[in-house]
Amino acid sequence: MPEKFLKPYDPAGTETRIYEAWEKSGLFNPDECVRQGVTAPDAAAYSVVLPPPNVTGSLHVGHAYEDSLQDAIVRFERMRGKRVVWIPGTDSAAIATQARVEKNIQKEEGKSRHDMGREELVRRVMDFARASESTILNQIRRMGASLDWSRYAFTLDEARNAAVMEAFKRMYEAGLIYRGHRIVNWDPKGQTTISDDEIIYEEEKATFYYLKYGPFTIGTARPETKFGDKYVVMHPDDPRYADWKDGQTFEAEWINGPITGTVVKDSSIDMEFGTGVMTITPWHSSADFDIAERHDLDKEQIIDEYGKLLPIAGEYAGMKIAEARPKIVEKLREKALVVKEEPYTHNIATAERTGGIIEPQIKLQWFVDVDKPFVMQHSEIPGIESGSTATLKALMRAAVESGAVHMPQEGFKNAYFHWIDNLRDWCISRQIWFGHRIPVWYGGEQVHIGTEAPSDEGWTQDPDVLDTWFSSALWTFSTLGWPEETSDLATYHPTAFISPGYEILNLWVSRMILMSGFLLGQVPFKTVLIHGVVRDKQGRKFSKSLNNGVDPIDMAERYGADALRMGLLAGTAIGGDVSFDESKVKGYKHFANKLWNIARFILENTEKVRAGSERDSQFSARELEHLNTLEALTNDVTADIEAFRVYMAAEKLYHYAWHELADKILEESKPILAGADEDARRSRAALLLLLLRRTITLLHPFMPFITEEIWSSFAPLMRGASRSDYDNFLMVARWPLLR
RNA sequence: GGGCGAUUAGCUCAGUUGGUAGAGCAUCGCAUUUACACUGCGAGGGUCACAGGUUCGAGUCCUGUAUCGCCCACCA
Repeated sequence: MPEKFLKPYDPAGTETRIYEAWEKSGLFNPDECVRQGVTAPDAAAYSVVLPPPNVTGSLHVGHAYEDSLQDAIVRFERMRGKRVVWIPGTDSAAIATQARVEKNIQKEEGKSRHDMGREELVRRVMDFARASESTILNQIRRMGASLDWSRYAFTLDEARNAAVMEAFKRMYEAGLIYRGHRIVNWDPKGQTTISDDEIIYEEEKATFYYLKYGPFTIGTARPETKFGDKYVVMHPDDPRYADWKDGQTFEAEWINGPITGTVVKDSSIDMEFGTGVMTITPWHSSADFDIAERHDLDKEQIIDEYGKLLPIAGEYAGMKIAEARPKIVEKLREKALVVKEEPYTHNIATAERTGGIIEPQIKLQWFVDVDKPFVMQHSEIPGIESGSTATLKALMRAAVESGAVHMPQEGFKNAYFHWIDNLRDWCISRQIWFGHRIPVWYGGEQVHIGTEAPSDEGWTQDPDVLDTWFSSALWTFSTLGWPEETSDLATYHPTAFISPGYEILNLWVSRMILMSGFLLGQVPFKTVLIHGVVRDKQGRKFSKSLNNGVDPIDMAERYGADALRMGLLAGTAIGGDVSFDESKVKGYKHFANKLWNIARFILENTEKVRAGSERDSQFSARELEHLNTLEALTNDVTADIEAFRVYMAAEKLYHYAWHELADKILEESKPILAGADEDARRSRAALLLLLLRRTITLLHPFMPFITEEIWSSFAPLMRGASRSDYDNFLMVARWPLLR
């Protein structure tokens, strides 16, 4: 009996030691598994990529949950003899990371990015990213994640950059990437464009003004944008304005003097809202922009990139919006142009990363065209033939509709289709400095695509970088060596499943399907297993501002990573939100200790009694019953994990180990083991060794550390009871085959 | 405005195809010097949000209502 078994189980000390041993063995790497004869050379491949966490600090228990879930499935498949690779990585998260560092620098040194310059800022952001990366990787290791570190990738490393450049080039050459003037979400605070998905709407109480505009009364919440308004729009079917014809002009006294207005009839106008008439500001509103495009109207900029009014505002030029608005309203009142004012609550768009209030602007940006037809050279996606014409939207739809990408959760599937149906062109340029620089060079009127400038003089590179999701979208294959035709790519793509939170279904999952479909003609993964958000006991998200964060390392140190994993996984249906409950983790710490003592009891008693071998033991009827129960459990647990019901498998195992094996079988065994009947003693000892071995084998995907520790401590005894593979880690032992 | 999900024990949550309600923590009682007090045995506690319907039988399926949450769109 090893001496450590005489004391309670010590998770903190055990876990780090075991992880080091695993890592040193090289067995997280499937190539090494084959080389060491652990995995058959022709075993089926099973690959998973870790959703790369942002290098913006450290991980929280939400990541711990995601990692535990994937690790349980990955370990299960590895034990089933598959050639398993789980690829780790981190995401540069362009805007998020740069914003974080800029904020720190501003606070500590009082400098802006412009004081510092591009090169210096990028260096500082990269330093921060490297520090975060190191913290994060330690956290992931501490959770026991069996990732193949030899394949580690960072979205901004050399190989991934090569993949991004190649992807950009191929899409550009297919005509799917274009540069154009479009209305974009401009963040005056971050001085960059952001995508629709990076906007957060916040409720604002404002005033809604009814203004006299020539013969009409218009409604607006933003009088400060109205200087250039010379079009008045109404619904073509609105009887109140039936006398007015499209294109008809009229004179009106306006903020800074008389102007000529033009009537525009457009059916996008809501007759019920306000007076049913509005003026439009195409430069600063996407809805207005669309109307202007439809009727080929003039567009004029009113507000600059810093949120200040331009000379068109006359006496208000140079003022910030907030400052100008009351003054303008005052003037309108003086000119008796304000008909009515009423309180009004609406949502204003703010930038997720910087909190800046979005001011739509027309800008020259790069876009991915999601509706343009192109020829699919090669396609393995059902519903899209090789050589046929498709669009990116059609590709995204077909991948899921055909079931090639399986989304078992119907609700998320509907959300995905809904998103595709409403999708507009994807703006991929960002006016920041940290990230993949757009590989486009301008020489006068000429454009060159490539990472290097052409050899002759006079070329300048586009200053923008790509949306961070552009590089993340390549993740399932950029990590496998694409665009090189590596054996990894041939062996491991498409991957088996992806496990993201639902908040990035659109941002990430759909764009992976887009990129993989276009560039490889494949789906990126066969199953999407969407999980919920981990919340605190009050149901709140974990956030820095609430200061309710829980550090997974802290939990692991206090209760053990095994306990934390079980606390997060067991009894938590996948897809729903997870409420983090520390007392649950504590409960599973007790369970770990229980397992420890089950092992101790069995080993202690089988040391004294020479156990019969499994083969020649004459098990009693009662013992055969126990074996059957265990067999049924094995079937159940296997089926559960195969169907991704990880939470159920975990609960069943917990219940079996504690309330069946310990409470019933061990108690029942005590008199037998102390009895006079030697045959009975021997067969019982053999039974208990078998039950213990099977139980810790089944539990290994969930509680890898303690099961490995029991396994290795008692390898000689275990081996005495049965055949084969105790020389190696439990991690690579065989999952019991079904009968 | 559109969509999705939730509502089960004091708290946090499970309950796979419809077959007499479960776990962790908390509460109460009893037991216990050797596997384990990070214990054992046992108890209390739920008209499964509400109202209808289908069925021999509904926490589970259908319809409606209420409350909460999330996602999408965004109306000047």
